[in-house]
Amino acid sequence: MGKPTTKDLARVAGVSLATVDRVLNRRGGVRQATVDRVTAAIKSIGYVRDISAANLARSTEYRLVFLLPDHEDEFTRMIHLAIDEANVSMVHERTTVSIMRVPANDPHRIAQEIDELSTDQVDGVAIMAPETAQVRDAILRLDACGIAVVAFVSNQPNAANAYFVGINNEAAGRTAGQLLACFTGERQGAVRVITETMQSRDSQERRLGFDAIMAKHASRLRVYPSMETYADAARTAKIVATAWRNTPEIVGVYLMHHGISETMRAIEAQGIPPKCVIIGHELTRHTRTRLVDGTMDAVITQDVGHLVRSSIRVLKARITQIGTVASQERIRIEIILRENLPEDIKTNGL
Amino acid sequence: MGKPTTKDLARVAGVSLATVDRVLNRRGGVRQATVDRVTAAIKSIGYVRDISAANLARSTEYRLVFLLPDHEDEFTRMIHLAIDEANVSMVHERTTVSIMRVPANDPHRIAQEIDELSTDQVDGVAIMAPETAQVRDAILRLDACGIAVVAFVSNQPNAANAYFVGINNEAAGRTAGQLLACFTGERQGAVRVITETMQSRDSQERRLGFDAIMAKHASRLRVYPSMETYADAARTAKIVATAWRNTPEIVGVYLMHHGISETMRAIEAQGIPPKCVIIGHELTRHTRTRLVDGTMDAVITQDVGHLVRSSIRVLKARITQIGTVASQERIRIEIILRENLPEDIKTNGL
DNA sequence: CCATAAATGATGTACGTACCTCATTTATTT
DNA sequence: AAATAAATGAGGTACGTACATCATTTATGG
Repeated sequence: MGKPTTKDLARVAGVSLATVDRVLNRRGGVRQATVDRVTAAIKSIGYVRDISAANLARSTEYRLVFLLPDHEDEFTRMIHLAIDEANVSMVHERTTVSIMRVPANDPHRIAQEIDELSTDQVDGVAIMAPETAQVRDAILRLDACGIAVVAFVSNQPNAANAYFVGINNEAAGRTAGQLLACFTGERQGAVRVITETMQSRDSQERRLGFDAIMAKHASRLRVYPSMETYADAARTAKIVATAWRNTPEIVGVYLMHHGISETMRAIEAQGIPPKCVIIGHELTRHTRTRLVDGTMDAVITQDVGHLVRSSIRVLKARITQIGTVASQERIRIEIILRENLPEDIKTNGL
Repeated sequence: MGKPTTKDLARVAGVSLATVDRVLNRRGGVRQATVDRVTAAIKSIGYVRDISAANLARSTEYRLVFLLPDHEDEFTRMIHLAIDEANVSMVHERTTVSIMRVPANDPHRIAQEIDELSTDQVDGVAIMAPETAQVRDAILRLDACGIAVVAFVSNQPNAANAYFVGINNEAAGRTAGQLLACFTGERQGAVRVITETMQSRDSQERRLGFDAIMAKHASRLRVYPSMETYADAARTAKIVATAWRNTPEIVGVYLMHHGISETMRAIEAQGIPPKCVIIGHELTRHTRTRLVDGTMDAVITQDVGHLVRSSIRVLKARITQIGTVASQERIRIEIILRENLPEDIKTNGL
């Protein structure tokens, strides 16, 4: 015989189906003693609610929203694609995912958009935004509405209700450091670090990890402060030009931000120093090309599909108040070199 | 309104529910013209069968079996654990997974075990076994019984009915090569390659990829032929001792097999040459320890949980004759260095 | 055009759960 | 002990699909 059902539960607990239902769905109006008998029976026969059947009966709809920056870089585009793909494969699971784009560097607008989410439109939100006071407060407010939240890609450590789906960015920075230390061999010289903005949590954490390793394993290298592009092409060109002019013997470059094609163009315009090791983040068609042609030496990345699917699973789990498989939800830091580039190009839009 | 149901389908196609059912479940006795009308309607309204509801109605049980070698190494143990974990989280999905252990190096016994699987006990099998004629034929025979098969971890390229779940081992070998080439810097010397047996497909492929890269990027290194341990401690100690005695300046070691703790012990007994770079496969508690203490420099691994879950998804998809999300099923080659070691230890038994 | 076969419709039950209503039993208060 | 409140039971409908039975319509061959 198969898994125990509510019927078995009722029989074993010596109560009616109605009471089992009252207990299971916390409808109240049941004596504590009876509740205990039912919960005891649940344990004794190992009853687990059949979620598919429950969803069917309830005709539940999980309405999830991803809040993404309105950047047009490859990484964000890949996330967009991954969400669309997930949407297709989720048809069976009564889940619809929609996407909202918000100005990346306007915390006020982001907070405003978050505030407009209401329970009768949405059950869960994945938020990818820099950590600012306004955003944090808006996220905290969601808890009151009963809307589930995850912090997506970039952590929100001060919003306790937001589970973080993404890589450990400090470890990612350490990894970049270790690779740079190895790949530069015994050489001496300068290391340049570039990012979009140090406002964002991930850049801060990556820098932290990177510095720790450089100090420990590559004291022979002079590591410069972070340069910020503000995602502006003209500014990028200018700061790179200045830096390249004033820095003798650059042997390594660490690009901490995603959407690095503009930055790489600026660097290439200045000329890549011989034997200079370049390490960046996120496998996109740009970084892929540069790995293949040897311009870049390593890319540290996270699987976008995994990120999206994991966020969805976590959100649904929080909505139904059910546990998740921790090991399945851990996002791994992936190191991509020329030789382990995944072949499979089309399905994730690279 | 929600997703279209069979009722909508019947209405749009202008037939009864019974006929829709006949078409959907291929019960026959329906004119081609009618079938066409229904399939046209399916396309037009975008009908997709609600699998949960279908499973509920059918009270389907997916009975899956993993055929694992009876080795007692860490990697196999982790697979075992991952399967147990999957079993728990699959309760809701009418899936029971069981495990069969077979002598790793007895193709006859393996084939025999496969032959004894019959349709009324099992619906799908994941097979982790070296590729031999007997095993291949046994796998091909499963097709006749209508039992779904995936080749697990080690490919069975000549059994066309076995979908492969695992990493691209040639690429893994290339990755090992690239890492070894980088990590040894400009040094010259010997590279030793050790495995359990070159009979197994993964070892062959890894060696192929490794050699390609060594020839291309590290011609300064002398790469020796593969040594085989046959998973025998005494033999391992002997061949390592001989090799170490006769090989001057070992600067790199590539361990292609999993379950390397015995091999590492043998190497440590001989003494690890100074600055020798050691690269191996599969992140276990043994390789983890050696990454942390610096004995090993890199581990190339695959996520066991992902392997198991992917196999289960693929098997179920093949049983129900439904498609899979290709990008989700691709197993990535992961590079683990000291600095990107996943912290989360307990959940996967490391 | 009739007999027969083939195709289709109509209808009911089942799966495991949710949710509703109404009747009945049990406990608590006065 | 009666009046009231609280707890429980009994039973139905629904979700979307599978599967079975029997009645009815349509096509096919003689």
